[in-house]
Amino acid sequence: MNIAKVIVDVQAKAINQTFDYLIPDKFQDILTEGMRVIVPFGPRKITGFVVGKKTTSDYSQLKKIIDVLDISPVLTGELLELGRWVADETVTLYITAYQAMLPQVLKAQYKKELIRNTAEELIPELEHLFAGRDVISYEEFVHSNISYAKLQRAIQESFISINYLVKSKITKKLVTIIEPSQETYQLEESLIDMSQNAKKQRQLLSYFIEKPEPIEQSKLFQITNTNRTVLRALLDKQLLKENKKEIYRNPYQDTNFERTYPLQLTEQQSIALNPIKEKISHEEHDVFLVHGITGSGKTEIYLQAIQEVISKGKEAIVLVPEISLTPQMVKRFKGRFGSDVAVMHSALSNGEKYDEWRKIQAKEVKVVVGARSAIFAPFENIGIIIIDEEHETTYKQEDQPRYHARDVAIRRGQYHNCPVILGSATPTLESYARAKKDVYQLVTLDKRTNNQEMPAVEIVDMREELHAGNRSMFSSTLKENMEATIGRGEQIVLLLNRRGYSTFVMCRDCGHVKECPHCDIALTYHKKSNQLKCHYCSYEEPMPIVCPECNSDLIRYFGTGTQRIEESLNQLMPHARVIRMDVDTTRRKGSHEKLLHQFSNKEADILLGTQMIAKGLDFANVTLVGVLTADSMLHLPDFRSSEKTFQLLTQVSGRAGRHELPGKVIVQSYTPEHYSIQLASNYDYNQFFMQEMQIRKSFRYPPYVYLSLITVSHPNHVKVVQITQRIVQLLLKVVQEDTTVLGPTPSPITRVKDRYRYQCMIKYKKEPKLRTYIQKIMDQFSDEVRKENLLITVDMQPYHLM
DNA sequence: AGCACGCCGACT
DNA sequence: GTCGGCGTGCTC
Repeated sequence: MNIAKVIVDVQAKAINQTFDYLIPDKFQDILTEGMRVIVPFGPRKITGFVVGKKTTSDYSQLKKIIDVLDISPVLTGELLELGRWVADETVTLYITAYQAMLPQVLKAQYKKELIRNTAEELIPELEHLFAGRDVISYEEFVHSNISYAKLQRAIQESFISINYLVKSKITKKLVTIIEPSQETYQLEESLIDMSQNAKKQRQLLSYFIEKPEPIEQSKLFQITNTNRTVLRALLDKQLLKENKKEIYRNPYQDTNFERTYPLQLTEQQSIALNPIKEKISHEEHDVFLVHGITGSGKTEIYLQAIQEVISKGKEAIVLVPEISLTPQMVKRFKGRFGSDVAVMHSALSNGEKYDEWRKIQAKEVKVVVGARSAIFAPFENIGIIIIDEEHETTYKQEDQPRYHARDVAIRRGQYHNCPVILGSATPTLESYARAKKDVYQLVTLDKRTNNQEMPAVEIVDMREELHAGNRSMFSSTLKENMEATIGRGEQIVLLLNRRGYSTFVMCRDCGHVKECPHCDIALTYHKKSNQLKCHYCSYEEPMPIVCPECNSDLIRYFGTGTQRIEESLNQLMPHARVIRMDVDTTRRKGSHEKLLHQFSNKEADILLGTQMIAKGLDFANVTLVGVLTADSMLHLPDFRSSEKTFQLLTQVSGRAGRHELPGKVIVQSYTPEHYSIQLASNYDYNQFFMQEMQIRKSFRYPPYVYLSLITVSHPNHVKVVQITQRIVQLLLKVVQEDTTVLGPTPSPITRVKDRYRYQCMIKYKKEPKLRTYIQKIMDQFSDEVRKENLLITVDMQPYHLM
């Protein structure tokens, strides 16, 4: 077994295969599958994953592995197989899938440097560039304006050579540890000899005479009230010594998690938990859909199921939509399982993510709570996988590999013979339909643990408000209720569903709307910088003073950003204290938690925000929830828009009256008769499910059919249409009779970054070989992809039809 | 993808 | 000659 099969770090179709390398004797014993290696590849050095070993190769001239990067494999056997499956399933390259499964910092960076090999005189330009040095970075050469031909000549004459480097992004956090380097009696002797003037030094030394143990430098300074200069002196005298010790970064350092204990379950909760426990004890795979209204105690079921798994010595993966959004969730898990929990979310720095991942790899934790990519946690003995808020779209990765965490979870569940739990108050139609067909086990929780009723929902018809002359964003009903709530000293959550809306700029005289010159989309106004920005290509220009079309000075910005709502709220209710939560105010690390903390401390009356406030928040004092524009995403070109509206309204309603105080929800809408708004206000999921399924059936949309989307993009409009047309034609030749192939259709945003985008949509019931067909078609266009900057992307299960 | 090599036309 | 600009083919 002295030959390794390696998947190499090159993102190209032609390289999407294993390459064989000789394993040098010195690595023979240590190199195992799943480790990263450095290998020569053409003239360069790159990294790769060892995916297998063998004794013979068809290839005659094998090169040797240069170096091994890991002490233990970063990918287990299961994960190697899983990555292959993900890549095949999503039509992506193997290397892309493997890299998506690991923390960012494990991806290498590549650099080049120029090495001078001779003392002989080089040509003057190069002599000047090296300026006496033997090694310079390649970058320096690029910036020097020296022609490549001159460098090439010097290389050919071997005066200069290029060194290809592989750089690791890994940084490990180190702390300095101080300890005595002599016996205590020797320290005492030194203390006697020490000058009486050296007060601080004596103090420091005395500390170690009393406590001759290693201590962190920062703590030492705190305790002894000394500093680095004082310490330096003792280090120089070799009385003390310092060491660097590697530690894990701890994102929750300042937080103390109060220990929590299992709660007494309600009857419904027990009925839900029992079959899950049974699967755990029999080590059987199954998928449970826990359909539980907000406040029905789903989390406690998760916690107790995990407890069961841990007591069997197994591990648990818990996925949550975006964990930084729910610090309360982290609190519950850390409170119950303490240091057995690793937390993985997007707000962590790359270094912090790496450290959490290493805790999992080293089996120092039993539970991982994290966002989508935590589904790839390198556990080897998984006992349960839980996906909370199963309906959330963040579980679908929107760049390659375009996988859905739910699919990966079920795959891993099958491998580990363990249950997978999908939990939601508003399951996706896909999951609920499967549960109804007994593919999943349906568990329903329709009572809240505190037996409180769900808050009453009142729908306000904004068209009538408009007729009555109220042109503001706040109906009179909402305003009255807000006044009353604040009067009672209770709090309000206001949701502005901004998607579909933004602050665009329009001329009131001629109706001209400022659009991005590179994309088919209106520019967005940013008040802070007084700039217009494109959200797709980050193009920017100053806000015009007059309309560029008609020179009118009546050019204004429109739309309803949270900033504008906040302003009008301040006018409308000057006494109310408002906290605004959106991308702008939560960009900084920790600001999210800070704002929520302020709100729960009752430092504000109103929490105003976008979607991000709809999830998981639990404030005892919130009794009123207002939805400013319930229908803003109802009219998007997306077959899931009704489902998303229903989900959002249900989620946000659950924020009110979670504790003793009764809650109320006011939903403002311009289309109040729409079934998703009506049924959400009655909390009637089943009726919504039936009605929406009818619509999906008649329009042939999921879950009645599967959907796949091929998007073609190129700077030339005609070419895009032509290529898409050809793809449609090629597909039609091979697919089943009851499969529909639609296109070429322009993408909802047809031009982005000066590229036109057209798509081909495939609707099918059964196409076992569809991935192969698509792969073959892509191969046919590979020449044009390479040479003409053509882009073809495939999404096997698209969520957004962009 | 990223690199080398080779051909070609343009320019001192 | 010398230089820079593509097109082509290869990577264990």
